[in-house]
Amino acid sequence: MSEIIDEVLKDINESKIFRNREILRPDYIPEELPHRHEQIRSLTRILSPLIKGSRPSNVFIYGLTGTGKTAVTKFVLNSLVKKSNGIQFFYINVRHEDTPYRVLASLLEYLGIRVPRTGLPTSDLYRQFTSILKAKNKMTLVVFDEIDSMLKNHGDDLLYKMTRINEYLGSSLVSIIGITNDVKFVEMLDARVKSSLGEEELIFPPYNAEQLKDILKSRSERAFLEGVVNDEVISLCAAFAAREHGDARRALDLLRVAAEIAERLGETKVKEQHVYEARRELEKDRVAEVVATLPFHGKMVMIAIILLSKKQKSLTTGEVYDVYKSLCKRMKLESVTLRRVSDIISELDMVGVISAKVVSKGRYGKTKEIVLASSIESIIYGLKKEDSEINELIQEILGD
DNA sequence: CATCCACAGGAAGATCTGGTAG
DNA sequence: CTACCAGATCTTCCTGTGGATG
Repeated sequence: MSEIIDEVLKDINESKIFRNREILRPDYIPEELPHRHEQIRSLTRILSPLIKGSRPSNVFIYGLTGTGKTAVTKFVLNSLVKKSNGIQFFYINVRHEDTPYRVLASLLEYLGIRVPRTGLPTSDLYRQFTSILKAKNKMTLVVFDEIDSMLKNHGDDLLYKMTRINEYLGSSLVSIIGITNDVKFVEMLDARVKSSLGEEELIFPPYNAEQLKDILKSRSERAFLEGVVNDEVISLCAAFAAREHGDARRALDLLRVAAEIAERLGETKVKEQHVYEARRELEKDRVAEVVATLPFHGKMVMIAIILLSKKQKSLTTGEVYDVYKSLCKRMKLESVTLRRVSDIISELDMVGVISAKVVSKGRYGKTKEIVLASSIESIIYGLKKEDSEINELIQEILGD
Protein backbone atom coordinates (compact mmCIF):
# COMPACT_ATOMS: atom_id res chain seq x y z
CA MET A 1 0.00 0.00 0.00
CA SER A 2 2.57 2.51 1.09
CA GLU A 3 4.34 2.30 -2.24
CA ILE A 4 1.36 4.14 -3.75
CA ILE A 5 2.07 7.05 -1.44
CA ASP A 6 5.77 6.89 -2.18
CA GLU A 7 5.03 6.92 -5.85
CA VAL A 8 2.86 10.04 -5.65
CA LEU A 9 5.29 11.84 -3.39
CA LYS A 10 8.13 10.95 -5.71
CA ASP A 11 6.23 12.54 -8.57
CA ILE A 12 5.76 15.71 -6.59
CA ASN A 13 9.34 15.86 -5.40
CA GLU A 14 10.89 15.14 -8.73
CA SER A 15 9.56 17.86 -10.92
CA LYS A 16 10.46 17.76 -14.57
CA ILE A 17 10.51 21.55 -14.57
CA PHE A 18 11.73 22.97 -11.30
CA ARG A 19 15.01 22.55 -9.58
CA ASN A 20 13.91 24.94 -6.81
CA ARG A 21 10.70 26.85 -7.27
CA GLU A 22 11.24 28.98 -4.16
CA ILE A 23 13.74 31.04 -6.11
CA LEU A 24 10.97 32.47 -8.26
CA ARG A 25 8.74 33.50 -5.39
CA PRO A 26 8.36 37.25 -4.99
CA ASP A 27 9.64 37.30 -1.42
CA TYR A 28 12.78 35.32 -2.13
CA ILE A 29 15.94 37.33 -1.63
CA PRO A 30 18.62 36.29 -4.11
CA GLU A 31 22.31 36.80 -3.39
CA GLU A 32 22.72 38.43 -6.75
CA LEU A 33 20.70 41.54 -7.56
CA PRO A 34 21.48 42.58 -11.13
CA HIS A 35 21.38 46.30 -11.97
CA ARG A 36 21.01 47.38 -8.37
CA HIS A 37 24.66 47.71 -7.33
CA GLU A 38 24.34 51.46 -7.23
CA GLN A 39 21.42 51.32 -4.78
CA ILE A 40 23.11 48.70 -2.63
CA ARG A 41 26.18 50.91 -2.39
CA SER A 42 24.16 53.99 -1.46
CA LEU A 43 22.06 52.27 1.15
CA THR A 44 25.08 50.63 2.71
CA ARG A 45 26.86 53.97 2.86
CA ILE A 46 23.87 55.59 4.53
CA LEU A 47 23.58 52.81 7.08
CA SER A 48 27.32 52.40 7.69
CA PRO A 49 27.29 54.31 11.03
CA LEU A 50 25.63 51.18 12.42
CA ILE A 51 28.90 49.33 12.33
CA LYS A 52 30.47 51.95 14.56
CA GLY A 53 27.51 51.73 16.87
CA SER A 54 25.86 55.04 16.08
CA ARG A 55 22.48 55.84 14.65
CA PRO A 56 22.24 56.28 10.87
CA SER A 57 19.88 58.75 9.26
CA ASN A 58 16.33 57.81 8.54
CA VAL A 59 15.94 56.77 4.93
CA PHE A 60 13.16 57.19 2.48
CA ILE A 61 13.06 54.86 -0.50
CA TYR A 62 10.97 55.53 -3.58
CA GLY A 63 10.35 53.34 -6.56
CA LEU A 64 7.52 51.68 -8.40
CA THR A 65 6.44 48.14 -7.52
CA GLY A 66 8.90 45.45 -8.44
CA THR A 67 11.97 47.67 -8.71
CA GLY A 68 13.87 45.79 -6.05
CA LYS A 69 13.34 48.10 -3.09
CA THR A 70 12.40 45.38 -0.66
CA ALA A 71 14.99 42.93 -1.90
CA VAL A 72 17.82 45.46 -1.73
CA THR A 73 16.81 46.67 1.72
CA LYS A 74 16.56 43.19 3.16
CA PHE A 75 19.78 42.16 1.46
CA VAL A 76 21.74 45.09 2.90
CA LEU A 77 20.26 44.76 6.37
CA ASN A 78 20.85 41.03 6.51
CA SER A 79 24.47 41.58 5.57
CA LEU A 80 24.93 44.31 8.17
CA VAL A 81 23.36 42.22 10.90
CA LYS A 82 25.83 39.44 10.09
CA LYS A 83 28.72 41.87 10.51
CA SER A 84 27.66 43.26 13.86
CA ASN A 85 25.59 41.67 16.57
CA GLY A 86 24.73 45.00 18.13
CA ILE A 87 22.07 45.51 15.47
CA GLN A 88 18.54 44.29 15.05
CA PHE A 89 16.05 45.10 12.33
CA PHE A 90 12.33 44.73 12.11
CA TYR A 91 10.64 44.49 8.76
CA ILE A 92 6.97 45.40 8.60
CA ASN A 93 4.89 45.29 5.47
CA VAL A 94 2.34 47.97 6.16
CA ARG A 95 0.03 46.70 3.47
CA HIS A 96 -0.42 43.51 5.45
CA GLU A 97 -0.36 45.16 8.87
CA ASP A 98 -2.34 48.18 7.84
CA THR A 99 -3.46 49.63 11.15
CA PRO A 100 -1.42 51.25 13.92
CA TYR A 101 -2.47 48.46 16.26
CA ARG A 102 -1.31 45.70 13.96
CA VAL A 103 1.98 47.42 13.17
CA LEU A 104 2.78 47.73 16.86
CA ALA A 105 1.61 44.17 17.46
CA SER A 106 4.04 42.78 14.90
CA LEU A 107 6.86 44.96 16.22
CA LEU A 108 6.24 43.47 19.64
CA GLU A 109 6.18 40.02 18.13
CA TYR A 110 9.72 40.60 16.85
CA LEU A 111 10.64 41.33 20.45
CA GLY A 112 9.11 38.05 21.52
CA ILE A 113 5.88 39.39 23.00
CA ARG A 114 2.60 37.83 21.96
CA VAL A 115 -0.13 40.44 21.80
CA PRO A 116 -3.87 39.76 21.44
CA ARG A 117 -5.30 40.54 18.06
CA THR A 118 -7.52 43.28 19.44
CA GLY A 119 -8.95 44.67 22.66
CA LEU A 120 -6.02 46.60 24.07
CA PRO A 121 -5.49 50.33 23.82
CA THR A 122 -2.92 51.14 21.12
CA SER A 123 -1.06 53.39 23.53
CA ASP A 124 -0.37 50.40 25.79
CA LEU A 125 1.32 48.57 22.95
CA TYR A 126 3.40 51.61 22.16
CA ARG A 127 4.47 51.94 25.79
CA GLN A 128 5.42 48.30 25.91
CA PHE A 129 7.42 48.60 22.72
CA THR A 130 9.43 51.57 23.90
CA SER A 131 10.14 50.15 27.32
CA ILE A 132 11.45 46.87 25.91
CA LEU A 133 13.62 48.72 23.42
CA LYS A 134 15.04 50.76 26.22
CA ALA A 135 15.80 47.68 28.29
CA LYS A 136 17.49 45.94 25.35
CA ASN A 137 19.54 48.99 24.44
CA LYS A 138 20.33 47.75 20.95
CA MET A 139 20.57 49.68 17.69
CA THR A 140 17.30 49.11 15.91
CA LEU A 141 16.21 49.62 12.34
CA VAL A 142 12.54 49.60 11.59
CA VAL A 143 11.58 49.08 7.96
CA PHE A 144 8.11 50.14 6.93
CA ASP A 145 7.43 48.70 3.52
CA GLU A 146 4.55 50.05 1.43
CA ILE A 147 4.20 52.71 4.07
CA ASP A 148 1.69 54.63 1.95
CA SER A 149 -1.06 52.07 2.45
CA MET A 150 -1.60 52.97 6.08
CA LEU A 151 -1.53 56.71 5.61
CA LYS A 152 -4.76 56.88 3.67
CA ASN A 153 -6.96 55.30 6.33
CA HIS A 154 -5.08 55.93 9.53
CA GLY A 155 -3.04 59.07 9.07
CA ASP A 156 0.57 59.60 10.01
CA ASP A 157 0.07 59.51 13.77
CA LEU A 158 2.07 56.35 14.30
CA LEU A 159 4.73 57.54 11.90
CA TYR A 160 5.08 60.74 13.83
CA LYS A 161 5.45 58.83 17.08
CA MET A 162 8.04 56.54 15.54
CA THR A 163 10.15 59.44 14.32
CA ARG A 164 10.08 60.87 17.84
CA ILE A 165 10.78 57.62 19.56
CA ASN A 166 14.41 58.44 20.29
CA GLU A 167 13.35 61.40 22.40
CA TYR A 168 11.24 59.09 24.55
CA LEU A 169 14.04 56.61 24.84
CA GLY A 170 16.48 59.26 25.87
CA SER A 171 19.09 57.72 23.58
CA SER A 172 19.34 57.41 19.83
CA LEU A 173 18.61 53.81 19.08
CA VAL A 174 16.02 53.72 16.35
CA SER A 175 16.29 54.54 12.66
CA ILE A 176 13.46 54.24 10.24
CA ILE A 177 13.49 53.13 6.65
CA GLY A 178 10.31 54.03 4.82
CA ILE A 179 9.58 52.37 1.50
CA THR A 180 6.88 53.60 -0.82
CA ASN A 181 5.85 53.15 -4.41
CA ASP A 182 3.57 56.15 -4.37
CA VAL A 183 5.43 59.38 -5.05
CA LYS A 184 2.46 61.53 -4.12
CA PHE A 185 2.52 59.92 -0.70
CA VAL A 186 5.09 62.38 0.58
CA GLU A 187 2.82 65.33 -0.05
CA MET A 188 0.25 63.85 2.31
CA LEU A 189 2.70 63.71 5.19
CA ASP A 190 2.87 66.16 8.02
CA ALA A 191 5.83 68.50 7.45
CA ARG A 192 7.57 67.35 10.63
CA VAL A 193 7.32 63.70 9.67
CA LYS A 194 8.43 64.50 6.16
CA SER A 195 11.63 66.22 7.18
CA SER A 196 12.45 63.64 9.79
CA LEU A 197 11.85 60.64 7.57
CA GLY A 198 13.52 62.14 4.55
CA GLU A 199 16.95 62.72 6.06
CA GLU A 200 18.25 60.56 3.24
CA GLU A 201 16.46 59.58 0.06
CA LEU A 202 17.00 56.79 -2.38
CA ILE A 203 15.35 56.33 -5.73
CA PHE A 204 14.85 53.05 -7.54
CA PRO A 205 14.25 53.52 -11.26
CA PRO A 206 12.18 50.95 -13.12
CA TYR A 207 13.94 48.17 -14.99
CA ASN A 208 13.90 48.11 -18.76
CA ALA A 209 13.25 44.96 -20.78
CA GLU A 210 16.95 44.09 -21.09
CA GLN A 211 17.53 44.37 -17.37
CA LEU A 212 14.45 42.29 -16.65
CA LYS A 213 15.85 39.60 -18.91
CA ASP A 214 19.07 39.55 -16.91
CA ILE A 215 17.11 39.17 -13.71
CA LEU A 216 15.01 36.35 -15.09
CA LYS A 217 18.05 34.60 -16.50
CA SER A 218 20.00 34.77 -13.30
CA ARG A 219 17.10 33.33 -11.35
CA SER A 220 16.02 30.68 -13.78
CA GLU A 221 19.50 29.14 -13.93
CA ARG A 222 18.96 27.96 -10.41
CA ALA A 223 15.21 27.65 -10.35
CA PHE A 224 14.79 25.42 -13.38
CA LEU A 225 16.28 22.22 -14.65
CA GLU A 226 18.49 22.59 -17.67
CA GLY A 227 16.78 23.32 -20.97
CA VAL A 228 13.36 23.97 -19.50
CA VAL A 229 13.15 27.63 -20.39
CA ASN A 230 14.54 29.23 -23.50
CA ASP A 231 15.36 32.80 -24.43
CA GLU A 232 12.05 33.43 -26.17
CA VAL A 233 10.05 32.63 -23.06
CA ILE A 234 12.22 34.85 -20.91
CA SER A 235 12.04 37.67 -23.43
CA LEU A 236 8.28 37.43 -23.49
CA CYS A 237 7.96 37.61 -19.72
CA ALA A 238 10.36 40.54 -19.66
CA ALA A 239 8.45 42.33 -22.41
CA PHE A 240 5.13 41.99 -20.64
CA ALA A 241 6.58 43.25 -17.37
CA ALA A 242 8.46 46.08 -19.06
CA ARG A 243 5.21 47.29 -20.48
CA GLU A 244 3.93 47.55 -16.94
CA HIS A 245 6.53 50.04 -15.71
CA GLY A 246 9.35 47.50 -15.45
CA ASP A 247 7.96 45.42 -12.63
CA ALA A 248 10.36 42.58 -11.84
CA ARG A 249 7.89 40.93 -9.50
CA ARG A 250 5.46 40.77 -12.37
CA ALA A 251 8.07 39.22 -14.63
CA LEU A 252 8.92 36.58 -12.05
CA ASP A 253 5.26 35.82 -11.40
CA LEU A 254 4.67 35.32 -15.10
CA LEU A 255 7.61 33.00 -15.43
CA ARG A 256 6.72 31.00 -12.34
CA VAL A 257 3.06 30.58 -13.23
CA ALA A 258 3.90 29.76 -16.84
CA ALA A 259 6.22 27.05 -15.56
CA GLU A 260 3.55 25.74 -13.20
CA ILE A 261 1.14 25.54 -16.10
CA ALA A 262 3.67 23.61 -18.16
CA GLU A 263 4.24 21.28 -15.24
CA ARG A 264 0.51 20.73 -14.80
CA LEU A 265 0.24 19.81 -18.46
CA GLY A 266 3.04 17.32 -18.00
CA GLU A 267 5.40 19.08 -20.39
CA THR A 268 9.12 19.31 -19.97
CA LYS A 269 9.61 22.72 -21.52
CA VAL A 270 7.97 26.07 -20.85
CA LYS A 271 6.53 27.48 -24.04
CA GLU A 272 5.41 30.94 -25.05
CA GLN A 273 1.76 29.94 -24.99
CA HIS A 274 2.16 29.08 -21.31
CA VAL A 275 3.21 32.66 -20.66
CA TYR A 276 0.08 33.99 -22.33
CA GLU A 277 -1.96 31.55 -20.30
CA ALA A 278 -0.13 32.63 -17.13
CA ARG A 279 -1.02 36.23 -17.81
CA ARG A 280 -4.70 35.37 -18.02
CA GLU A 281 -4.54 33.25 -14.91
CA LEU A 282 -2.76 35.87 -12.85
CA GLU A 283 -5.27 38.51 -13.85
CA LYS A 284 -8.21 36.25 -13.16
CA ASP A 285 -6.86 35.34 -9.73
CA ARG A 286 -6.25 38.94 -8.85
CA VAL A 287 -9.74 40.08 -9.83
CA ALA A 288 -11.45 37.12 -8.18
CA GLU A 289 -9.47 37.71 -5.02
CA VAL A 290 -10.39 41.38 -4.60
CA VAL A 291 -14.02 40.77 -5.55
CA ALA A 292 -14.34 37.87 -3.10
CA THR A 293 -13.10 39.97 -0.20
CA LEU A 294 -15.46 42.85 -0.91
CA PRO A 295 -17.95 43.76 1.82
CA PHE A 296 -21.51 42.61 1.17
CA HIS A 297 -22.83 45.81 -0.35
CA GLY A 298 -19.68 46.09 -2.39
CA LYS A 299 -20.64 42.81 -4.04
CA MET A 300 -24.18 44.03 -4.61
CA VAL A 301 -22.87 47.17 -6.30
CA MET A 302 -20.57 44.99 -8.39
CA ILE A 303 -23.56 42.94 -9.59
CA ALA A 304 -25.46 46.11 -10.42
CA ILE A 305 -22.53 47.30 -12.51
CA ILE A 306 -22.30 44.00 -14.39
CA LEU A 307 -26.02 44.05 -15.05
CA LEU A 308 -25.95 47.58 -16.37
CA SER A 309 -22.88 47.16 -18.52
CA LYS A 310 -24.65 44.43 -20.47
CA LYS A 311 -26.99 47.13 -21.75
CA GLN A 312 -24.67 50.12 -22.07
CA LYS A 313 -20.93 50.62 -22.25
CA SER A 314 -20.62 53.47 -19.80
CA LEU A 315 -22.65 54.12 -16.65
CA THR A 316 -23.03 56.80 -14.00
CA THR A 317 -23.18 56.64 -10.21
CA GLY A 318 -26.90 57.42 -10.19
CA GLU A 319 -27.75 54.65 -12.64
CA VAL A 320 -25.73 52.12 -10.66
CA TYR A 321 -27.41 53.23 -7.46
CA ASP A 322 -30.90 52.74 -8.90
CA VAL A 323 -30.13 49.21 -10.05
CA TYR A 324 -28.38 48.44 -6.78
CA LYS A 325 -31.42 49.60 -4.82
CA SER A 326 -33.81 47.44 -6.82
CA LEU A 327 -31.49 44.46 -6.24
CA CYS A 328 -31.64 45.07 -2.51
CA LYS A 329 -35.40 45.37 -2.59
CA ARG A 330 -35.58 42.10 -4.45
CA MET A 331 -33.60 40.43 -1.71
CA LYS A 332 -35.62 42.25 0.96
CA LEU A 333 -32.50 43.89 2.35
CA GLU A 334 -31.70 47.40 3.51
CA SER A 335 -29.70 49.39 1.00
CA VAL A 336 -26.87 51.74 1.87
CA THR A 337 -26.88 55.43 0.99
CA LEU A 338 -25.76 57.00 -2.25
CA ARG A 339 -22.83 58.52 -0.43
CA ARG A 340 -21.60 55.07 0.55
CA VAL A 341 -22.13 53.64 -2.92
CA SER A 342 -20.07 56.50 -4.27
CA ASP A 343 -17.23 55.41 -1.99
CA ILE A 344 -17.66 51.77 -2.95
CA ILE A 345 -17.35 52.71 -6.61
CA SER A 346 -14.16 54.61 -5.85
CA GLU A 347 -12.79 51.59 -4.02
CA LEU A 348 -13.63 49.31 -6.92
CA ASP A 349 -11.81 51.72 -9.19
CA MET A 350 -8.79 51.75 -6.96
CA VAL A 351 -8.36 48.00 -6.98
CA GLY A 352 -8.75 48.10 -10.75
CA VAL A 353 -11.87 46.01 -11.20
CA ILE A 354 -13.65 48.93 -12.79
CA SER A 355 -12.53 52.28 -14.08
CA ALA A 356 -14.38 55.28 -12.68
CA LYS A 357 -13.49 58.69 -14.03
CA VAL A 358 -15.04 61.89 -12.69
CA VAL A 359 -16.59 63.80 -15.56
CA SER A 360 -18.77 66.84 -15.85
CA LYS A 361 -21.75 66.55 -18.11
CA GLY A 362 -22.39 70.26 -17.93
CA ARG A 363 -26.02 71.05 -17.42
CA TYR A 364 -26.55 67.38 -16.66
CA GLY A 365 -24.34 67.40 -13.62
CA LYS A 366 -21.09 65.94 -12.45
CA THR A 367 -20.71 62.23 -11.94
CA LYS A 368 -18.42 59.25 -12.36
CA GLU A 369 -18.17 57.55 -15.71
CA ILE A 370 -17.94 53.86 -14.89
CA VAL A 371 -16.57 51.19 -17.21
CA LEU A 372 -15.80 47.56 -16.40
CA ALA A 373 -12.06 46.97 -16.42
CA SER A 374 -11.95 43.20 -16.03
CA SER A 375 -13.68 40.23 -17.54
CA ILE A 376 -17.18 39.48 -16.29
CA GLU A 377 -16.27 35.82 -15.84
CA SER A 378 -13.44 36.63 -13.43
CA ILE A 379 -15.68 38.92 -11.41
CA ILE A 380 -18.51 36.42 -11.19
CA TYR A 381 -16.03 33.69 -10.30
CA GLY A 382 -14.92 35.90 -7.39
CA LEU A 383 -18.46 36.82 -6.40
CA LYS A 384 -19.48 33.19 -6.17
CA LYS A 385 -16.71 32.31 -3.76
CA GLU A 386 -17.89 31.82 -0.22
CA ASP A 387 -21.21 33.67 -0.29
CA SER A 388 -24.32 31.57 -0.83
CA GLU A 389 -26.73 34.49 -0.58
CA ILE A 390 -24.99 36.31 -3.40
CA ASN A 391 -24.67 33.03 -5.25
CA GLU A 392 -28.43 32.58 -5.39
CA LEU A 393 -28.96 36.11 -6.58
CA ILE A 394 -26.50 35.70 -9.42
CA GLN A 395 -28.07 32.39 -10.36
CA GLU A 396 -31.47 34.05 -10.43
CA ILE A 397 -30.51 37.13 -12.40
CA LEU A 398 -28.30 35.51 -14.97
CA GLY A 399 -30.76 32.71 -15.43
CA ASP A 400 -32.83 34.71 -17.92
C1' DC B 1 -22.00 84.72 -18.96
C1' DA B 2 -24.52 83.21 -15.05
C1' DT B 3 -27.02 79.26 -13.78
C1' DC B 4 -27.81 74.86 -12.08
C1' DC B 5 -27.56 69.76 -12.46
C1' DA B 6 -25.93 65.41 -10.31
C1' DC B 7 -23.26 64.19 -8.15
C1' DA B 8 -18.01 64.42 -5.75
C1' DG B 9 -16.04 63.97 -1.68
C1' DG B 10 -14.68 66.01 3.27
C1' DA B 11 -15.91 65.79 8.30
C1' DA B 12 -17.80 63.88 12.20
C1' DG B 13 -19.79 60.47 14.34
C1' DA B 14 -23.07 56.31 14.91
C1' DT B 15 -23.35 51.31 15.00
C1' DC B 16 -21.62 46.86 15.20
C1' DT B 17 -18.17 43.13 15.77
C1' DG B 18 -14.90 40.87 18.28
C1' DG B 19 -11.88 41.43 21.54
C1' DT B 20 -9.36 42.63 26.68
C1' DA B 21 -9.21 43.51 31.66
C1' DG B 22 -10.76 43.42 36.24
C1' DC C 1 -20.83 41.22 34.73
C1' DT C 2 -19.31 46.27 33.23
C1' DA C 3 -16.26 49.38 31.05
C1' DC C 4 -13.52 49.97 27.50
C1' DC C 5 -10.76 49.40 22.93
C1' DA C 6 -9.76 49.30 17.58
C1' DG C 7 -11.45 48.92 13.26
C1' DA C 8 -14.83 48.42 9.51
C1' DT C 9 -18.83 49.92 7.63
C1' DC C 10 -22.17 53.10 6.99
C1' DT C 11 -25.02 57.59 7.89
C1' DT C 12 -25.83 62.49 8.22
C1' DC C 13 -24.81 66.78 6.87
C1' DC C 14 -22.29 69.33 4.26
C1' DT C 15 -19.77 72.47 0.76
C1' DG C 16 -17.81 72.32 -3.87
C1' DT C 17 -17.75 72.20 -8.97
C1' DG C 18 -17.09 71.59 -14.69
C1' DG C 19 -19.31 72.94 -18.24
C1' DA C 20 -23.79 72.55 -21.47
C1' DT C 21 -27.49 75.27 -21.70
C1' DG C 22 -30.68 78.90 -21.84
